[in-house]
Amino acid sequence: MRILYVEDEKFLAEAVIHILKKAKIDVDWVADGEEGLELALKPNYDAIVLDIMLPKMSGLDILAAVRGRNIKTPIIMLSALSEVDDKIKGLDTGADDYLAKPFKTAELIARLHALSRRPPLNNAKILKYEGLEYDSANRMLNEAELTEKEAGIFEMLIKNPGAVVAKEQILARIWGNGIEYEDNYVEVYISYLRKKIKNIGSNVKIKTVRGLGYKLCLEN
Amino acid sequence: MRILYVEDEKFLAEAVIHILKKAKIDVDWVADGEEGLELALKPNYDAIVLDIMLPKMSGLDILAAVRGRNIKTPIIMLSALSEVDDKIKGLDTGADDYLAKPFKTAELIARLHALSRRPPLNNAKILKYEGLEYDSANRMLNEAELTEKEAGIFEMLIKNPGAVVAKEQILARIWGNGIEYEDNYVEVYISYLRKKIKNIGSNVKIKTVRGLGYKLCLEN
DNA sequence: TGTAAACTTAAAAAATCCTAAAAATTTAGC
DNA sequence: GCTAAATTTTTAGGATTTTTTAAGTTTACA
Repeated sequence: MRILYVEDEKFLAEAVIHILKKAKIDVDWVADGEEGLELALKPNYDAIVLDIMLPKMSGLDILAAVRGRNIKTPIIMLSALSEVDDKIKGLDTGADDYLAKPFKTAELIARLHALSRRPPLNNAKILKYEGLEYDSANRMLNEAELTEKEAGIFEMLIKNPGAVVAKEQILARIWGNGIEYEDNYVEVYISYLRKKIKNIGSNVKIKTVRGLGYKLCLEN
Repeated sequence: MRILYVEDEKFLAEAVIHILKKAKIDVDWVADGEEGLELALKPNYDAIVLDIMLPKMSGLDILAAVRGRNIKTPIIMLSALSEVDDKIKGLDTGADDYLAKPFKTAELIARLHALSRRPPLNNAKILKYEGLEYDSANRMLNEAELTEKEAGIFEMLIKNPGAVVAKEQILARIWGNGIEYEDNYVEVYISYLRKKIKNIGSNVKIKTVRGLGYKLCLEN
């Protein structure tokens, strides 16, 4: 699970991130509202945690902007205990949950898990495309086992069958924002995936769209 | 036996937990409804004891949510003597038993035992998988005797034959929430189980899915 | 045809897992 | 209660798998 965390209190943020990491939750952290909005608009996260008081742009504004664009990523709002009105405002504007500061990290983790489990409720779903069957719970693609990274990338592809998934998006989603990453990471894993798909004997191909990304399609 | 106890009266909760512990019943205690629901949805308990009056979310709501998801863990409702209507509502919604406050802890223990002996959780059942026969009542796997921890883990595996059981789930279920535990506990016991399965001469294997967990499958 | 982008691969590094064995704790029998 | 046995927890080093790095090769397209 990967989340975006917009929080300007550095000390708090670092502590929270440390604990979330232990709970196997990857966190991209930014400290101001504008940057937060920019990242929030990308479809790279399983959930977004927004502090309300932020420099440049408030958490409520981000929330409104995100929901305004019809993006449905689950959002949890954070705010100081007293800001009760904000809570109501936030839930009105489409926040999925609300946590008063100071909060227990365990509670945040619990709610993140709750949110991420909500829509599918069971990740035992099997995604299919032209004879390929991907079981995400077992990370099995037909008879082939996928590693964590392979699985993450393949899931992005098969969830948008036939559509191009941008290389940038894969990088952001699987490796996260902020640090310096190489396009080559993705290329390496696409190469691994192609090998495995070939071994299965499928006639599905991962097609490269130069300068953009990749998509699943049939051989021809 | 491990139960979940959702109760907001701290003093009462501590007293009850103390006595249940003596009766060899492990208790995970949470004080509010939302957290209670979160834990109740996990398949980690032999029974759930729900107070009705709770912060954030009532015991009845939890009950409804749990039953709504077709989870059949036995549930005992607790409530003040006067709330007779609640009793009816609770049993309607699928509670297995009802206890009026104040109750005698001995009575709670008796009812927990009664519930845990019931057909659905009747542990006289023998679970089978590809030549392996696991008798949970006697903790016997074919001719091998399993220790308590070994048995707990093996039961999780054989109840989901062929599907991955997350290491985290195993930790939560066998070692409980909250306490500090190590991934290595699970690894050690998986190692013990593998040895015993091998000694039986079975062709069943415990396969590890790196970064996720373990599953039963056939050798190949 | 020249060049940038993409591909492939090997091997180094890191993460994860396994196992034996010692230490601590619990249980059972006397 | 005391001792012995069984079980669980710790520890630690080694094995395996996955990820990252890096470099040489191929491909697509102006």
